[in-house]
Amino acid sequence: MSTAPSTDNTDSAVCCTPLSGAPLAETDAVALANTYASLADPVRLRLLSMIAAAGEICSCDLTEPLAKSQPTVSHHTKILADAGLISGEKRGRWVYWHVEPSHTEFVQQVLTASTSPTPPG
Amino acid sequence: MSTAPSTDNTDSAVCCTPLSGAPLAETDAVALANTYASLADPVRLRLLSMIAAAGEICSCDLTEPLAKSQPTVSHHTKILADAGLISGEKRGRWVYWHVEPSHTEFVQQVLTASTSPTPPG
DNA sequence: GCAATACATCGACAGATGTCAATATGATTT
DNA sequence: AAATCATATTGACATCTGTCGATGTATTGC
Repeated sequence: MSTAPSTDNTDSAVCCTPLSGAPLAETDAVALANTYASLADPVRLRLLSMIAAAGEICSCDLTEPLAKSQPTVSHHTKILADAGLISGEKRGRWVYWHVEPSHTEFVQQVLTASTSPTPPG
Repeated sequence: MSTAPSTDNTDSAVCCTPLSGAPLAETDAVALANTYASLADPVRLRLLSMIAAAGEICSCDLTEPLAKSQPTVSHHTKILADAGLISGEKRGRWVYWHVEPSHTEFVQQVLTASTSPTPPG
């Protein structure tokens, strides 16, 4: 701890209840971090946006616009799928990807999030 | 490319305009990825939640609950600050952190995002 | 069955990342 | 000024991550 003058403590009346009560448990933090880690790569974000924009898209149509090798694209789709954000459906020899329905709203928020109006510095 | 049967193409009438029109430009993707990278660590998420919950908190009150060394905490606060999510105010020898006002809503969404209703598998 | 195609997995490698001990910087107190 | 304290920075280290070539696994078409 220290002798730092605490802004307030939990003894007297609570005037301003903080926006989020609990400080995020260890386990939840790990799970959340994993989700955000899946979004922490430019290629995956573009990949995700292409899937979201197309509604459904084949892996074979991803490699060229992303300018990445087939194994690399496969690697990224797997990470997004493991995070539960997308899902792949195999038809014939092709795999078609779509945004996981339960996460469409989340994905939209992710892709449309404005990038830092307060630039570092 | 390939001979994969395309779901649809951009020639005739567009029936279902995709939710997000453009497939995220390279530059934007890099910027966004950087933001999400700052959230891709359990320690930083817990740190951020503590700041959000307290409204304002001193670095000295972060090391113990996070069970990390002082340099490590400093490292993480810097990353969040560089991402524009938090801001530090130095008072005396202490630094007090708060969520950047322009990002409070974003941070709330980040911290309250439900972790994957569709588990990997 | 055999060749061709689409995707996944493996192995390897460079670069990024999280962590801490040691040290530097800056502010307060005596 | 000297000692003390809070924080930032540096250097080192192990681990994780993105990438691709090579190879494996299904599926289609001949």
